[in-house]
Amino acid sequence: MDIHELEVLIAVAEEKSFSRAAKTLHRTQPAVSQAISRLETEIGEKLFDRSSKDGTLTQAGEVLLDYAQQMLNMRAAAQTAVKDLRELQHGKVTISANEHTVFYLLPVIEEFKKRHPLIKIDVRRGVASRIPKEIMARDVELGVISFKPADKFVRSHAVSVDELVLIVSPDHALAGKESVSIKDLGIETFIAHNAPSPYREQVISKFEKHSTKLNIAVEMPSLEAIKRLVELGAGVALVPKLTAQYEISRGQLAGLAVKEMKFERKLHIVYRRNGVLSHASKVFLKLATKMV
Amino acid sequence: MDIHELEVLIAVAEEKSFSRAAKTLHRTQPAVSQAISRLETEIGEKLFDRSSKDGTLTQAGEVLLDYAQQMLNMRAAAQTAVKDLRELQHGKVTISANEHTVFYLLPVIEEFKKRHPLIKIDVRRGVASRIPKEIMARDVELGVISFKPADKFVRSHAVSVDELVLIVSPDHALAGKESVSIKDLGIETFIAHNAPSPYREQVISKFEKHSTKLNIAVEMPSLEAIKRLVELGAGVALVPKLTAQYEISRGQLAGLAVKEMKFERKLHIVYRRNGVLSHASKVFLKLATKMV
DNA sequence: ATGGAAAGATAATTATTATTTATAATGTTC
DNA sequence: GAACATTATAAATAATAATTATCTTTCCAT
Repeated sequence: MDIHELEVLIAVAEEKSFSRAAKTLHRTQPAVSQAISRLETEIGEKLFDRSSKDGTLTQAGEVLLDYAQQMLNMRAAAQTAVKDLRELQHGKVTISANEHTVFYLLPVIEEFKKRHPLIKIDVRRGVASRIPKEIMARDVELGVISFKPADKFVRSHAVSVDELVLIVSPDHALAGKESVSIKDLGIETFIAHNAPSPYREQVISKFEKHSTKLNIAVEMPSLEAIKRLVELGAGVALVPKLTAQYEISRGQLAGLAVKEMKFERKLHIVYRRNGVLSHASKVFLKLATKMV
Repeated sequence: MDIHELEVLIAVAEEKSFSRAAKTLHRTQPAVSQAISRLETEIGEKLFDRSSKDGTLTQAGEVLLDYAQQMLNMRAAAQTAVKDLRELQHGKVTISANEHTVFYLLPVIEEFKKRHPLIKIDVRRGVASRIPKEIMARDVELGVISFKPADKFVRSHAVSVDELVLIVSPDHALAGKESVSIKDLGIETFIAHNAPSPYREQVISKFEKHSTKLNIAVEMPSLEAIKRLVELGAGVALVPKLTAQYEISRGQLAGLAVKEMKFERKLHIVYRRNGVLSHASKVFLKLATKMV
């Protein structure tokens, strides 16, 4: 029971004639006869009552015709479903990012959602060091990390620059200043993130270099909690600028550059080198690299 | 998008491997590769992520797989539907009969329904003279008439014998008798059916032959109404025995043979000589001829 | 009835399509 | 990076469906 045979069945039933059906199908009449008789031998029933020339279906023919039409409809539906996928009428983007890098994604997601509201975006929290592995294991399609991945099977694009910013409470003495020197920070109490981060070592060595005491009063695993503590005046913190931009713009926190701490880290959006990205992800990736 | 290609898609998705799928399909691995790539070029999307060996579907692959499974299910459903037809799990018998002959059908239908409760029986009222035409026009598959059809394309089987019976009210003087002579009927008032019937002429000529007055007081088009009038004592009537059997057996009417009126008419069940009878109708026909 | 036209069936041939065999390329794993 | 496994590709073969040609049947008209 081939789809094409079912098409012939439908054509004959519609045209009520083998030869007319042949014309509409751009086949010859024997081709139609043979297709029908193939169907008939397969299901073991006559489909048309040959005693009449008006293409009358048998009961079996009626039953099969019904299914044939449904199957053809389904095939058409399958084709439009795939087309919809291509045209981003549905689909999914899966991204892994960590607590820092996820902030970079926010404006990209916002813009993408505006353009393709029907695409689902699934951001999951990943540990930076493991994100390339997640990519390779196809757990996610895209990842955002703050280092260029070593894995040669992972391709990456630099998409944004991440720099450290000192955040202080708006009531703090430093609030309102543009920048500050490391030496001025000896008197401050710091709230630090205790996750393994490439920044951490660099910050510590910078303070040592400037013979300034780095007084870490609190260590926390949550960036969100750190920001709240700083807001309350419990201390100051050095955080990736992207993660505090929102609060700084709203005046909930004050942000200052630390003069001697100009190291920047590029954010990379990563994906499998040889993998097949979904249309949705491809478009997301393109948007991300364009929005740098 | 051929059904067989969709089967390959399903097999590969299930086995998560082209070569394993090839084994279960009893094909070689290149056959599977080619079938998939045929599908891919047709829909314009990759279906599997070849960068992995674990047969991961792309989003397009997932979407198409879903439809493929539905289509195969539908094909299986079509096959069982046709099988059901064959096994009388569903289907239809269409019969045309007139007011008289339909009574013959009752016990056949009763028995058929007992054996094949899922088959629909569609009895429609036809005018005897037109029933062969209905058969030829495929409006119905079977017909019951009280004459052998002239049309050589209509095949017929004698299935029952129809004889006239005189019905009288149970209170009537004749009630309780087995039979009566025509001469004794001159004093009776008759209620007659006014549809053109082969009996009518014969009855009239019989009465003439026996020099007995046939006093038709009422003519009606409804057998049912005639029976009710007779029941009420408004007169007597000559009706086909089959049509009054029920009332006679219940004692609502008394039935008598008229001695000189022994003409019988055979009932015939008819169908197209070269036509294709549905399974259901074939079985119905067989039962009808066996139950003679 | 009889002959002709039209529709469908059948047979043989041709064309198309799918499958196999053989081999190459690619990816995975240790 | 070598060995293994998996998939891709090419050419040949096999299988399948289409066409052409012909025949049979049915339907109409005379």
